[in-house]
Amino acid sequence: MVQTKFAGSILNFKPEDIIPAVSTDCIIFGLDDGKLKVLLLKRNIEPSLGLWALPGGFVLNFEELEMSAKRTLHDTTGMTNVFMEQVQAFGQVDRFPWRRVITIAFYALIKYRTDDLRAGPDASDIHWFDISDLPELVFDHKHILNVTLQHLQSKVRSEPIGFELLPPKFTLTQLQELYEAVLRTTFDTRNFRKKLLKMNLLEQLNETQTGVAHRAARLYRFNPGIYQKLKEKGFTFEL
Amino acid sequence: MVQTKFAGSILNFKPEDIIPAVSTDCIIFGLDDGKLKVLLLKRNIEPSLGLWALPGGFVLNFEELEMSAKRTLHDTTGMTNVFMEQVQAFGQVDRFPWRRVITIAFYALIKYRTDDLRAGPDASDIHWFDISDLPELVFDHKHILNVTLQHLQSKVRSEPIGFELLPPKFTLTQLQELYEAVLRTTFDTRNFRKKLLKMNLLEQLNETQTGVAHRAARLYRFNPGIYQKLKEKGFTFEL
DNA sequence: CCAAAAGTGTTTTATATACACCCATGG
DNA sequence: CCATGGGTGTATATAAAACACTTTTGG
Repeated sequence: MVQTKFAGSILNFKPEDIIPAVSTDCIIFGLDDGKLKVLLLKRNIEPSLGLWALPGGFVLNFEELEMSAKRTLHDTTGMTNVFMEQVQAFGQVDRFPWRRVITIAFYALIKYRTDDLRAGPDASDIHWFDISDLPELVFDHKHILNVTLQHLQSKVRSEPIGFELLPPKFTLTQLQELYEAVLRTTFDTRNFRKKLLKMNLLEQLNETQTGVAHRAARLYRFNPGIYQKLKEKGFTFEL
Repeated sequence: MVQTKFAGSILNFKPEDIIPAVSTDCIIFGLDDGKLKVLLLKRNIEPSLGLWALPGGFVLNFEELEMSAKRTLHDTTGMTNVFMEQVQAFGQVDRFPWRRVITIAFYALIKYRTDDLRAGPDASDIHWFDISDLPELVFDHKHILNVTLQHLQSKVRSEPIGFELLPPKFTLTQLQELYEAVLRTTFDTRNFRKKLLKMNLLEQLNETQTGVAHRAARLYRFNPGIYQKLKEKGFTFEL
């Protein structure tokens, strides 16, 4: 694979660099105050200038798909070090107005943050939207988001990926709020804690929360190594 | 959408008809004698002439992705009326030797049959292979097959799609064998029957098997309408 | 009458659910 | 000392697992 540089606006690419008709789009989920959010850009380019859209862009020749998603995310939002997973391709003939473009959706669960966000040259604004209070989206991006949300919900129940949304050290309440936000439900606190602790995936730390005006909660850490070992022995995460 | 005619060999398409670099591949699963099989073609064209491959071909302009999968399946195998679902895209830069080709995998579960199979002009042979006894496959098709198999296994546990593999009227033993083959496990007969019947998805018919040299089994039918209704009420199929 | 698969219930064990109060801390 | 969220256990209900024999049919 040829290393792709982060190149900014799509206007900087020569036509021969771009695989015609194939793009990647990024669905970036974050959790803020118990609410599931998704990162959107206000388009600064035609078509549909001024409307909100998922971050994304064309795939370059010699660029792996996942790398393309990472690069376009960086080019449009400034975000780095986001590990994304493919959802599926979306290829409706008329999904893009000017010509046929097949897009491949990638999603990520990340810690909610606004500090390293800066809209790239193709966007005039960038914003985390509550998943249940979305603006109008361009093209088929609403559809892509819905499919991805379902994908996320099914994934989050069968694999311990939810931890990606939390800081390395987190409280059980944070964890519960995460699952409640993503799955749009509520859990009984005692039962939730029992279930998760019985899995033995969480390391209890000798540390507690600081800076809270009430009893400080104990911190836990997710241990991917333990998960790997358990998985090899036939364990499956199920929420 | 423009209706696409079934056109046979890819050599019949003009270059401007074909979306460069995007293809669909079909993973067709069938069940024969309690064994999960997959349909493969022996390539009659370069590259990799003579090797086994998944049915597939290039996506045409103005052709929906799913339609492309259906059409290429028909062109290469003669099969019609196969409903396929997307797995994901595969786009490794070097997956295809001559140029970059991104492929989108679709899979189907169908009744095992050999009668309407006839290799198209791009294949010299067509064959159902046992999933645990596969030949060498071209390109990344082995990888695509593995990913799809996992996809199938996870899908089949959470949605009643397994019934696609059976004739409309089937016995509970056939159903159990199906799940055992797909999930590569065994179930206790009494528990399996109890579980499935309790879901109320199966209509018991007043008919039995014929032509067997032992007690004839009762026939059942899957009722998708009932499933829809139950699903709306919050029921989820879980095996 | 025999071979071959169909069909059937109960007990035990494990998991899921429901539910309410005291604890620790910072302000 | 009080407001705020942290943390805990038990009883009940439901679901999963284990297990073996009788029935029906065609040949």
